[in-house]
Amino acid sequence: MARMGGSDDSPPAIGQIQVRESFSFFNTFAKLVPEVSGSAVEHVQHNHTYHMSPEGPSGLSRPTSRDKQKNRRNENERSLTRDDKRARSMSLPITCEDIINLPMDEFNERISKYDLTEAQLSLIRDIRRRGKNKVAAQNCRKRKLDQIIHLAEEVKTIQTRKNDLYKEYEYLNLERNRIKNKFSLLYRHIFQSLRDPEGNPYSPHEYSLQQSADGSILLVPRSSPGHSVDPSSSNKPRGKDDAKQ
DNA sequence: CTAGCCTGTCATTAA
DNA sequence: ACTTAATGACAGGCT
Repeated sequence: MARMGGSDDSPPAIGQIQVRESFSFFNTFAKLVPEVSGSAVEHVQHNHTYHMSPEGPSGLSRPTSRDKQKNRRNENERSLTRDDKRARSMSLPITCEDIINLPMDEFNERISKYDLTEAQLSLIRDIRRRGKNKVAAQNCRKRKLDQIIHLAEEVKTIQTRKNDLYKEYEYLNLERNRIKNKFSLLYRHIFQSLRDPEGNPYSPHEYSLQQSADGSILLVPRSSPGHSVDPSSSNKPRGKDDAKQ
């Protein structure tokens, strides 16, 4: 949808109410904030409802060198928001701050005290809406930043955890190989020192060493010849008649 | 001059 | 039904 954003001030529903502030009033603004004239033009182009600054035919002291003077919103004028100006131009009897911050009941109470025109009521409603939304937007953005920061920390934490786990994995891997190697040496040592009744060594192709439940070591004949000699490969114990050392 | 950030505003939606 | 908070989307101003 072609929505007018930014400086667009046209309230949605209520009919377009073009309000023109007095020239002198505008002039005051123009002196304090030369740029106002610029936004005035812009407002006109965008068909603003509360357009407040008549782009004075005179071109309103459009700063020749806007560069330096363009420090709009500085000085005392800085504190005046566009709605403050609109409120002035429409001679609203209530300050923008009150319009925005008073609780509904008090707000209605205040409003009912005056005989306001439809245009004024419309502006008041919009000022309240904009004022509250402005704060909401600020909170929303702050919240969003906080969430981003929080997520970034979470990413960092998880990354650290990942690194730690990897280090642990590497350590455990080394440890496993070390123990595996140690076991292999021990296995060979034991196996080589075994002798059958005739005093001959056992063939590692035909026998393997296994540990029983009670911790004792058994010499077990391999099921099929040509089977792996790897000590780590599991072999089911076959006979009880084997040498036991 | 362009890019990116900031802020205000509007439209919507949900509470 | 009305008000308001939250949020996406835009646009203008600034750096």
